[in-house]
This record gives sequence, structure tokens and C-alpha cells, in this order.
Amino acid sequence: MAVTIKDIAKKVGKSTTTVSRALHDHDDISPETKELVRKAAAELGYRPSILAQRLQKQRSDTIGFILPPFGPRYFDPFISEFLAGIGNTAARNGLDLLVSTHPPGESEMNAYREKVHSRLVDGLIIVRTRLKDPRIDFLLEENFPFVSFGRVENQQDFMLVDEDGELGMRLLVEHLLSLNHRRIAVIAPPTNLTFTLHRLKGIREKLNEARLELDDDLVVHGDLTNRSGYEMASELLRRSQPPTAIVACNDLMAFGAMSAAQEQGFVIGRDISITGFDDIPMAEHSHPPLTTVHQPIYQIGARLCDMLINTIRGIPVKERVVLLRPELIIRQSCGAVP
Amino acid sequence: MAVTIKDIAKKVGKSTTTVSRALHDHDDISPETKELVRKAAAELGYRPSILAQRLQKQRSDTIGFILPPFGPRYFDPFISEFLAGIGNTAARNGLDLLVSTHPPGESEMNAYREKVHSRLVDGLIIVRTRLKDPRIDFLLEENFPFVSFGRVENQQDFMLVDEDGELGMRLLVEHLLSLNHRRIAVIAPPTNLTFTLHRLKGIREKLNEARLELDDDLVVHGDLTNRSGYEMASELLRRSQPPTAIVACNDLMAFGAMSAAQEQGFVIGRDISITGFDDIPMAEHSHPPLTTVHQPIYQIGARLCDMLINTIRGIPVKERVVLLRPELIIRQSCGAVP
DNA sequence: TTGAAAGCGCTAACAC
DNA sequence: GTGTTAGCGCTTTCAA
Repeated sequence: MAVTIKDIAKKVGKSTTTVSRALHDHDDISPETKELVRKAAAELGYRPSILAQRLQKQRSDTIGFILPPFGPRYFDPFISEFLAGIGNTAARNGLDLLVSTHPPGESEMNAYREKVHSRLVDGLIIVRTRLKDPRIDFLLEENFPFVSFGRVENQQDFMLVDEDGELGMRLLVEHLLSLNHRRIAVIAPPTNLTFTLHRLKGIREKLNEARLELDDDLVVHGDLTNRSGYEMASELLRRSQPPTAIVACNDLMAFGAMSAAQEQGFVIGRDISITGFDDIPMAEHSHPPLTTVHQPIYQIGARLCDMLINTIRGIPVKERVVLLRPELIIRQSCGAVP
Repeated sequence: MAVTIKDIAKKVGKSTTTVSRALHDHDDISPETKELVRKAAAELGYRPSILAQRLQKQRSDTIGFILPPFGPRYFDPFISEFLAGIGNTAARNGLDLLVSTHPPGESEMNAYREKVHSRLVDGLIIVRTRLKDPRIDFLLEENFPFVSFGRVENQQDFMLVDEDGELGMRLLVEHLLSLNHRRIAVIAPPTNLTFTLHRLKGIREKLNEARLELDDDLVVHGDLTNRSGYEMASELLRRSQPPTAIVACNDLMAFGAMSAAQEQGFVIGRDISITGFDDIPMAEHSHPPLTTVHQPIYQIGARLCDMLINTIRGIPVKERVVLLRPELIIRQSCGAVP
């Protein structure tokens, strides 16, 4: 059906070897032959069978990405940008991107095992790391190329990019302290996620430095969705002693919190201050615009992908652990306590 | 390096043919041999080379999805859910999902041509169709299996799922009319997208039925982002005769519009009514919660993927054009005009 | 019930 | 410069 090098070989009266080498521009083929072969290939509409090349080369030229959906509706504002970051980088390097979805849990490791053993991908990209992350343990053990967006607790001899969430929170809390906030509540993400640890640590330590304590009663946990931000904030604000500021650990929960506050008649930035983390595009256009910490998701994806590609190609990566310096974005969702 | 059927064959003292057939449970192999082969395979830790199987079978067992990013920041709340829908469905059927990103424009068609000709995917999923869509013309011409989320203007002999945007808008406008709105503005998406046409048509015709006209001066175009919703609404609301209702053609722009309105001191649901379209999870938790039209993105993705898989497998698809009935979600962003 | 041989499309070592 | 041969790992006639 499809045109193969055999067809070209027949047409130009040469061997398939010669054709193959001509097409790859090897320098042991005469210019005339090359020309001849190229023309024939073009005329016949030849397209190499990538599959055959891959089988022969024993490389898949493909990067795998298993996205762990969160919550019931799979809504994740990160994904599109992150995907673009890795997708574009992979494409620029002639690699394909194989994507699948698999929630954390029971069968998760099967999904990873299968990807690794099928030899359908040359490397994997991990996101949303947990404190103890079986995916990373497994890949390390298998000695399979991978990079990770996020750290884990016990291991660190692998390539990763992460934002310095601790510093990000320090900047944020510093800002809140300068506005005289003392009763600061936190809507934290699930505790098994690594970045939760860092963010809480940043908050706690910055407060301690100001001789303040993070009140455990004011730390609640959400699941990173709008809804949970809404629910947690609703509860916090109905207390007899509501906080003057709510630090939500991601923008989505911050939006939920803003909605809850407004519903209860609070004016955000005056009666209550609310902060987010991530700086998704929407943060700029919420009402009021959200004070948050910027994460360059696209760049993180691109950088990770670059590291992985180099590794796959055997090029040593100098910086194996990249910790990005976060940027505080001050908008109007925080105001001074009288 | 990796274990192959050859190794198994050697171990059990049979031919590779027998091993292959035993592993696939053909019924011309004795139970004993099957047992023997299976045990040997397990012991050696055999994993089939999917690549080799695919080369031999001349099928890639892979579905392709090229996502057309919008705007500078690739932010698209749809993607994660849509991806989950197609990813899970593909996985359930043993197919892989190959994802790449490519913006509309110049080289877009090359990306599609390459996917088709590389024979790396058995079918493609198209999203965000344009009125005249070269991707669809091309795939139709190539007779390559594909399905589309969205219609096009001139062609309709291909499989697609779409929401009935016209009806959705009719429901929405009906709601606004019942609240006595007469000066209704529209923030429309780019005119080259097919769904823009349907949504505008729904608005226009419903108004006509009520003996009203859609004032062209009140129709502005955004690019589906928050920011553009914000900018367009800012301008609309600063006019001497501002509208009493703004129909944004997607939720993201509606949020931007809400932000602009609030910034100018409007109370949403009282001074100005704003509607969206899509019902992304955030719509429920904005302030005020957004009146919008629901699109079951996950299900659309899953359905599309199912159709495509059937086609690839040669199973005829009975319903080739699926138009989903939209659901109006009334929340608090709209109120009655005094 | 099993095996030999051919082939999917391509590349590479080695000879000429 | 070019061709022969072998092989990537697997499946599938066809014959035994």
C-alpha cells in the first residue's frame, strides 16, 4: 500500500541500503545518486515508516506523561499550559508525546509499569509529587529516565524542577504582616502532596520569625478545587473570631474563598484579605484581582522536557535540581488591618 | 537486552511461532504447551515489544490529538477534562493517545499531514472547528479516520459531536427576556470559529421572535480569554447607554466581564446581568455564581473517542452527527430589570 | 499440535 | 560508492 524504500530502490535501480543512506544524506553516496533517490522519493510520495525506524533503532522517540486527575471533574488549569510547554519542546526535538490519565491509587503503578516495560516511551514526566511517591521509587529502581515537577521527601537523586514554595509563602506572609495581619488562616492542599509541606513551612517559619505562631485551628485542608476553597472559607469566616487574612495554597481555592467571603458580605481587601498561589491567567481578572505567587508553568514544562531529552540522548544535565525563585504578585485582594 | 519470544522459545524448546500463539491463546496449541510457555514468560519477565507488534500488524493503536492553543498563555480550562475524556476512553480500549500542540496558521497543516503520513496514529480528534476548516478538508480528502468536536460550514459528511449552541443561547436569552432585559450586549468569540455562528444565531433569532433586534453596536468580539472579556465589558459599560445584560460566549470571558463590571461599581445581578457559556467548575463558585449553559466536556471527549475507535475497528457508527441538548444553569449573575 | 520460512520497513556491519 | 546480508521482535501463512 504505502511507498517503501524498496519501491524507490526498484525505481532507481539501486539497493535499499543505498536508498536509505541517500535519504539520510550519508557522505559515502555520490551526489548524483542522492539526487536521483530524492527525486524518486518525492515523485512516489515516499514517507518513512516511523514505526519501522523505531523498531530498528530500538528507540521510541516518545516521551510519556501520565496526568493524575484531581477531583471529580478533572478540571485543572495547569494542564493546558504545562502540556504546551512539554509538547512544544518535545516537538522541537522531534519527539512525540504520549499522554494518559491515571488517578493516584491502586492501579496507578500498573500504568507506570506498563509504560516503562512496553518500551513505548523513552522517558517519563512526573507531576504533582507526593511526600512518599511510589512512582519515583519505581522509576529510580528501574533506572528509567524521568524528570519530575516537584520534590519528594526522602529521595533527591533525580532530576526535577520545582518552585521554591517555601520562599513564595515567605514573601506572601511578609506582605500580609506588613499589612498588620496577625490572625492568618491557611487553606492547605492535601498533606500527602510535597508542595503542601513546603508552603506550610514557609508560612509557619515566616510567622515565627515575627514572633507569631501559626494557629493550628486556622489551618484547614482543601483539595485544590474551587469548591473546597469555598467550603473551607465559608466555615472559617463564620467563626466567632474570623481570620483577617486567608492564605489559600492555590488560586482555584482562593477564588472559592473569595466567593464565600463575598457571599457573607465581606469586602475583599478591606474586611478580609485573600491570597492565592500559581497566578493562573484568571488571577489578574478576578474581582478583586488576586494577590498571588507566580509559577511559570509553561517554562517549567519546557525546562523539564529539555532535561529529559538530554538525558535520553546521553547528554549529561548539569543542573539536575532546579529550584525556581518565585515572584510575588501584589494585586488588590489584600488590604491593611485597621 | 529485553526478553523476547526467542528467549522463551529457547527456554521451553519450542519455536517462536508456538510461543507467539501460546501467548495469544490460540486454540491450536495444547494446554500443556500454553502453560509451559506462560510460566516461562512470567519467569523471564517477558514483555512483548509493542513496537514490533505494531510494525507487523500495520496498526499503531494510537489516537492523535493536536491541541490548538489559544492566546499567548495556552490557558484553556477545557483541555484537562477533554483530555481525560478521550484519554480514559482510549485507554479502556487499549489505545494510546498521542498529543501535540499546534496553533492554527501557516504550518498547521504540516502538523496534520505529518501525523497522517507518518502512520503513527490510526485516527485523529479535531477540536475547535472553524467555519472553513482546512484540517477537515484535508482529512476528508485523505480519507483518514477522524472525529470532530464541532461543525464546519460547508461540509457535514463526517463524524462529530457538538453542542447545540443555538438552542443554548435561545434558552439563555429567553431567561434574560423574562427578566425584562432589552438592551442585551454580546461578547462573541472570533468569527471564524463555527460555534460563534451558532451562538450568535441563537441569540439573534430568539430576540427576533420577541420582536426585538440584536443591536450590532452591542456585539463585540473577544478571543475567549478572561482578559478580552474584561476589556470588552469595560468598554461596553462605559458607554452612555450601557446594556442591561451582557451575554459572554464563554465562561472565561464572562468572568472577565464580571470583574470589569464590579470594578466600575456595578452590582452584578442587580445593575447588570452577565451570562457565560460552558459551565466550567469555577462558574459555580464565582461571585456571584454564574448563569451559564452546561457543556459536558468529559462526555463529549469520551463519546468522540468511542466513535473514532469504532471507525478504526471497522464497526459502523450509527449516529455520525451527535448534537447535544444544552442545559441552562441559572445562578445568581442575572437579575430583573426594574 | 507444531515448526520453517517469510515478511512488516528500515538500518548497519561488512565486503566489494 | 554501492550491494549483500543480517536483524530489530513479532505474526502468519503453509506444510508437516
